[in-house]
Amino acid sequence: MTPATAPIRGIEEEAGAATATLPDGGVATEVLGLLWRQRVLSRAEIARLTGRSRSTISAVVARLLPTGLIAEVGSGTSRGGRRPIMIGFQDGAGTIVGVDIGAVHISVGITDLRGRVLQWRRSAHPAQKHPEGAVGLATKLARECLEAAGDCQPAPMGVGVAVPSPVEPGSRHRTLRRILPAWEDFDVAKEVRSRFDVPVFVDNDANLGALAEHRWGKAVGVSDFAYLKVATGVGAGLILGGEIYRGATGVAGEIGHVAVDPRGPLCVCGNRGCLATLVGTPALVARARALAPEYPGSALGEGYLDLVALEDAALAGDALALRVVEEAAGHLSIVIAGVLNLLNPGLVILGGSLARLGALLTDPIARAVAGQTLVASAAASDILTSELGPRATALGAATSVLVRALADPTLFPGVASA
Amino acid sequence: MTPATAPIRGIEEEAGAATATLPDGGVATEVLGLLWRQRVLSRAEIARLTGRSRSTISAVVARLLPTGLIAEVGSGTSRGGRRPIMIGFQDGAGTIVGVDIGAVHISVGITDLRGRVLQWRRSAHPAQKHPEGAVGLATKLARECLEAAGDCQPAPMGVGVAVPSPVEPGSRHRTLRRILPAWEDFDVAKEVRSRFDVPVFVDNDANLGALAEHRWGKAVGVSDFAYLKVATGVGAGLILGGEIYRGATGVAGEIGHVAVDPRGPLCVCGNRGCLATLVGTPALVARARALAPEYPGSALGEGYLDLVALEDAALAGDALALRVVEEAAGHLSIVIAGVLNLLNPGLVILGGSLARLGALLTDPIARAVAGQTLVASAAASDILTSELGPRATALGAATSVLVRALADPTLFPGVASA
DNA sequence: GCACTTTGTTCGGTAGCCGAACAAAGTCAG
DNA sequence: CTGACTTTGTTCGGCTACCGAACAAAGTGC
Repeated sequence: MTPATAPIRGIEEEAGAATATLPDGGVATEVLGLLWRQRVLSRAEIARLTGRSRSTISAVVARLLPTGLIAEVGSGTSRGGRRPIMIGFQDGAGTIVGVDIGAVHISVGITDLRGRVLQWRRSAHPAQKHPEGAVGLATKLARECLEAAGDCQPAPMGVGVAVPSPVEPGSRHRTLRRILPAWEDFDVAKEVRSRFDVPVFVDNDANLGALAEHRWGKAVGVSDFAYLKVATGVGAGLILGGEIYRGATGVAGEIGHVAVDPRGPLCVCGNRGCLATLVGTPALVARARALAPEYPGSALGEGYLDLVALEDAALAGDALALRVVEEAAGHLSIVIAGVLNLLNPGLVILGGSLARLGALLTDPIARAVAGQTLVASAAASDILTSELGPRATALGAATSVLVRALADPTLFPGVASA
Repeated sequence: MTPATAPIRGIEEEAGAATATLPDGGVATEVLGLLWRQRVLSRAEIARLTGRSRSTISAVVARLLPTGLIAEVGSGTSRGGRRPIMIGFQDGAGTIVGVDIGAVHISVGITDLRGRVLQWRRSAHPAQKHPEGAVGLATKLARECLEAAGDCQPAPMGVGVAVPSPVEPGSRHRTLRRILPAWEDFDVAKEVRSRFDVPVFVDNDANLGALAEHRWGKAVGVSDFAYLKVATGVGAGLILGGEIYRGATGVAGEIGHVAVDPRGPLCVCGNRGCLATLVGTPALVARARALAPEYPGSALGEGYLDLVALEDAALAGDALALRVVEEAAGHLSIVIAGVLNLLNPGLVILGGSLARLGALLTDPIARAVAGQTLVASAAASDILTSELGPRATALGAATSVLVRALADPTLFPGVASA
């Protein structure tokens, strides 16, 4: 997203905590995941769906029940015999903190295990320059959220953090050069971990936006798709084969500096006509200002002009705003066409600010893309805008903790590690 | 590769054959894979490398020995105690047939389990128009190979087929529209299966070229890379996370119709300036012809001009040939820059005809790409030419069978399925 | 009211894997 | 050359996960 040139390293702060395995080999994880997806099932149904015997499932459920993650929730309807005892996943059995450290703001949310946002705080902050302050502010917002959520909620089981920069897997050192010098050698995960005594996971914001779409948005059930986030920077999160794809060094999806227009403006990265310099939020606002003289009738001509005003104007049919949006759609379509041709995703989702525009944005993109792609790859892909709104990234950060916890339930407090 | 608009479906012809599992759960597969990679190991070494106990490994090895895939091959050097009995993977325990159905030729090779090409036949054939003839010719060539290999070689355990078209996983129907109408509703896998009574796997040629590089070429040990094949068409094979990536509908990597030059020539796909129309073999030859008048001193001006002549001339320093190559490099660099920015692969390999040119091709590409990518993604990626030569695709086809057999050893004849 | 279903539990039995013990075969210091 | 120590490979008892059969509980439907 932000024009960093080297990835932050260290996706997961916590490793090797769970030496002992869960009660049952992988079956417990399988059952827990199945229950999470289906919400309520009887033991017999679980046995049928997993292909295991009822005796095995009974044993697994018996060992999972005391964790509080699942519970017996009454009896279901008979299928011609004894009524089943329904087992339900307990969405409220845990909470998660999701933090979104953006270029110009910080958002924090508390979610339950179903991705419901229980509390939410957002605050402006120039994170690019002040990393310590960013973590401090995030901590303050999180404490506010936790307090507001009250004692009826369980303590958070983990913290997910989204940062506007690549994150290199497998190492906890971070390196940011050139653009975000203040963040160099600043270990986000470690700092956050020192403030909350729970596992912390750090990842790129576009990756986490994609994850949020995958679990809660329009990409539910879609195992291969691309999420484009347009904000101060531009980045893509790729879900390939149901997993976040990071590339060889964690820089996959960093499309903000794809050269779209060789005669475009000079970018901080040194090249010309980068996507970020054409459709990033500052670029859109600047473009509207520059074109204003040509549109004397536009409401955007006078007064304070920011992205929200631009979006509002576009939605109201303002010609200047629509022109800016259409130009942006043209630039985006070049990159999206490349994504379709190369990756053949099942879906492309546009997130970030412009997502509010819906078809106003996607229609011109779809038209332009159709002329640049094979029928087969274009036909397989819808191009849609996100409906998760500004909370998408923080929600995705929380979701990254949930996903890991469901894959390794020993992360849950109360799940015996012996 | 070839300008198809819908994928062939049906990657694997054979499914569900092995209902019963191998002797030991997954350990046997793990041991077999490890032995294949390391070639020779003692039981104790296997135990250390897999983290299992020596007793378990002894049992697994005992059950694997009668298959002939592994054998005791003498004793190794002592590490201060009893000398270990070395177990070696038997490369000659099986053979595989690899078929490459190209747009203008058909190649067939027989390999052992180490990817050594034991026999090799190649024949010109306009496969685009005559699918039945193609399979018939491939069968004839394969029979020649098998006969030449002689009785000392075991019967083939499977056939891999490369086709110049997308292949859709999970379905055995195939659909090709517009460009290759003759291939529509022609089930390659079934046809081949009816001639050889062994499992048949069909896949896209670029995917299989990438697989060959991954196992035998410059991408050994690289889990994320892109392979670009330039031939009659242009296509990419992607290995992501160590696996062939096919996208949502099997069309991933079909970059032949990325619009590179909006003012370029009209393509059969309906768009302008597609990569295939600019750097495909026919395009290169045509471009050399068109430019010949500007280069009166060039040897390419007179006589028969084909790609081999063009390559030879470039290698000899001919100005016309170099001009054509540099133009092609420029076009390719646009697509490669996009791949680097989007996927952050650890490596990009150029295969197909132009690969012979080596640095003559990659140097200008690397220079052009450097100006279009983030430092971080470009720095992580080498751009190299393939050294596997014209046999790469057929070798990859055979390799696809090997990979599946190593993952599921019941595919090997002689491995008990009970 | 009775035959038949479905559910969930209990109870051997099996298979995979491990650790301990052991014999075989070696190294190395003196 | 000898004795102490290592390493290897096998054997054997035991643990754990899982399954299938049997069974009681709790239904449905004619």
